[in-house]
Amino acid sequence: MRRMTARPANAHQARLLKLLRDGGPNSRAQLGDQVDLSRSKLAVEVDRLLETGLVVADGLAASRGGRRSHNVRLNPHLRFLGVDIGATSVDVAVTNAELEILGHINQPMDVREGPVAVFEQVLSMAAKLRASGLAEGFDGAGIGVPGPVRFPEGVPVAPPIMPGWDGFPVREALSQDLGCPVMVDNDVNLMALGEQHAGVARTVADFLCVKIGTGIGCGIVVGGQVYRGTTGSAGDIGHIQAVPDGRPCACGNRGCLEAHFSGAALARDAVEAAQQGRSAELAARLETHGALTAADVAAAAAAGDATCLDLIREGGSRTGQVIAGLVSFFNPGLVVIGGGVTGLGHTLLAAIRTQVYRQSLPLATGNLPIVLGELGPTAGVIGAARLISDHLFSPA
Amino acid sequence: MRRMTARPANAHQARLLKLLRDGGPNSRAQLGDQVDLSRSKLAVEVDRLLETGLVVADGLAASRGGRRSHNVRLNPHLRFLGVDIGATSVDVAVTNAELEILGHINQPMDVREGPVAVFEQVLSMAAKLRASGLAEGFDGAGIGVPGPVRFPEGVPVAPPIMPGWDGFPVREALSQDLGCPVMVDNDVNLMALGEQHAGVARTVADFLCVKIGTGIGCGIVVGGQVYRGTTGSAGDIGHIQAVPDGRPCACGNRGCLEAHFSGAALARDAVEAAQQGRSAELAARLETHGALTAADVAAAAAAGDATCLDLIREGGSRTGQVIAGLVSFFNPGLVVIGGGVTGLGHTLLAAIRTQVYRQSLPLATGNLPIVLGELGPTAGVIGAARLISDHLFSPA
DNA sequence: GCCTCTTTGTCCTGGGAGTGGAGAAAGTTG
DNA sequence: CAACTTTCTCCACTCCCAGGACAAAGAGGC
Repeated sequence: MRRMTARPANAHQARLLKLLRDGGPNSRAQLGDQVDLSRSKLAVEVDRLLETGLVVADGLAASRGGRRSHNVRLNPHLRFLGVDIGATSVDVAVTNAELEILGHINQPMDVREGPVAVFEQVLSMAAKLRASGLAEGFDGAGIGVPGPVRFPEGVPVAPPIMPGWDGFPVREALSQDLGCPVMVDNDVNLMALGEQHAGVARTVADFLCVKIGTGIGCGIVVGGQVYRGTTGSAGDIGHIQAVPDGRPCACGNRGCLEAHFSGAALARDAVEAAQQGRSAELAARLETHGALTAADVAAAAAAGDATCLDLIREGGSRTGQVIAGLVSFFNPGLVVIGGGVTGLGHTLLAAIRTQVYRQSLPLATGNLPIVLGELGPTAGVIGAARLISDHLFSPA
Repeated sequence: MRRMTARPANAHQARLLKLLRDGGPNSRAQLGDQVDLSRSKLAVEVDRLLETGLVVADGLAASRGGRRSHNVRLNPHLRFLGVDIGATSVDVAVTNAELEILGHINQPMDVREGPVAVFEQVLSMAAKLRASGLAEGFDGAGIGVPGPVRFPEGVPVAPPIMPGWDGFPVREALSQDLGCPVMVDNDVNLMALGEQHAGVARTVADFLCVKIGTGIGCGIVVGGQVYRGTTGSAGDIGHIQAVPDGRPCACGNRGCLEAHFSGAALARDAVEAAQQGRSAELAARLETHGALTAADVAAAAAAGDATCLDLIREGGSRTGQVIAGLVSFFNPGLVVIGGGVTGLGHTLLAAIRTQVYRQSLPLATGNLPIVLGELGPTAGVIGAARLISDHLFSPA
């Protein structure tokens, strides 16, 4: 099938496409209620969208008390690819134009193997999804990488945990390989976009999305838009000092948040606790698996292991301390906690909340929900699809 | 004189007004180079602005190689009032429509005397400026207060250092008294606006403006727009924890930045040093004045007093630590340091820079200037004038 | 089944806004 | 003084679009 290459010709069409994306099939009349256009003008724009093929007719709507309206919807053959490259695994998903996930694969993968190896795997995962009949091709792809990105060009810049990716033309390369438009962003920003589109942050204009995985990052949304900073490194909170003269960090400083609490740090702490005999549960798991991860700590904590609960509480407290500072500074309307470590659940959340509500001023915390992300591992890929759809559904 | 009450009728006119405000008198042809309008359309819009009286003819421009063009400029009789209410003093200034300061008064005043007493003084200062022939009336006023503001309504909310101001309808009241439109904002935001309009931040889209005065606050500019947060308390960094288990703070916590370094904290430290005999210079000054302020510390430091230099270095270091966190998070293109304590000058700046450059990652600090504000005490009043002009030069 | 009312969709016309050309006015340069 | 530039005004033509009229399609009451 020939892929759609059309783009909206003007802001009105872009608006309509986004309404159809976010609200699903809609009648012309309903669309008319949401945009400020005369019936004639609306009809013209919808007709033009039908001509481009981006939008198709979709039968009759239910009556609202009179003549039934003709529904329109985004072309059901449109497919977006959402890719979320983490430090230790890759998520690839296919969505339709309404950003519903049709298929989703996760595979372990070390990002340090470099862009060539990673993309080979991503492409084979995409091919597998295509082969399973979910898509005949892709109309666009969004991709998230675990490091700062020069956004307009779609190129990673000086990513600490991705040696070999610095300056690699991700957007360009993937666009060639997939034969469709591609947008690249930081994985944390995509998680924020995902939670904004389909998760807990749907109605909030200004919020923070803290992702605790192998590292720690923070997506910043200002006025509904992702804020990326001057060089694309905004939200890089893993290296904020959480403990004066604390543990040495890979970045060369001491006491960075990431050195004290993150997937990697937690695993280290768990191994130490097991070896020192502070936790029978962890020792047993270390014995069986040969290694420990945050998931082991979560399981042990769920089983009531005191040492693990302490580890989580302490980490949550450190994280909460940093978030408290950010809340004072940024005064968000919502804080979302996500990433691999969310398996630690409410113990973690409680520790974070305690610290934030204690340290920040009432005016900032008064009506501030601090919640876990709703979407889990799909937040990233949904955000990726959202990123490319925002791009494609904007006037060229 | 009857005041101007006209507002631009559309975005084009608003654009033109702002060009004339920021660029001074301009010919039609020059304006045409800067906006994307046909000659006819431009002429129509300029004519309409002339009709409203907001804009007046201003003679002939220099030739650019052909027929000389007719200049237009903002009505030279337009007057804005800029008011900057600090914790311990008030600045009031008159500007023309191009936001040039025509007259500026500063008077000591304790904000804790409450809104009624403060406004009485502000009005008398405004009257004095008017009486000196600088203005026959005001077309708009901007006012900054040292605490969070619910911006749309222009009402302070839960301001810690301004008991008695909570919920006081500042905008409404002042608008009545002055008989002109009024906008209210946090003083730090206005400083940021001022530095953006006429100071060091003219060309930067995303920057932070840290004001160290009696308290500590931070103006946040995102994409050229001041960011105020969900409840108007964004930038309230004075109560971020800088020292774990540090000094008790008025807010109830310990170790807040403001408790360790601010005009007030510095004065306290200075008195203590004088009494403990650690600084002969300060002791002498305490003897003569009966009290010490940040200015005394600055003077003593300039004279080479080691204790004072240490105080400044330590405070700068604490501040730098907090700013380092903000830089990692926000990735600004510029950090401006301003407020009363800037008298401490380069000793302070050096301490801050050292800490930020050491603690934040290279990608964020690589090209990050950290500089003192250019405008000093006029930043606030210029920002105030800018605030109201932005409001009045927008379509109604 | 029929009549009336409501909603939706299409067509058409009148008005208004804006583009861009023609040409006059005002200056510069050699 | 002639040729070229720039600015400004005027005007005709185009394009867009709002909103009314009307047709189509359905709901509901009797």
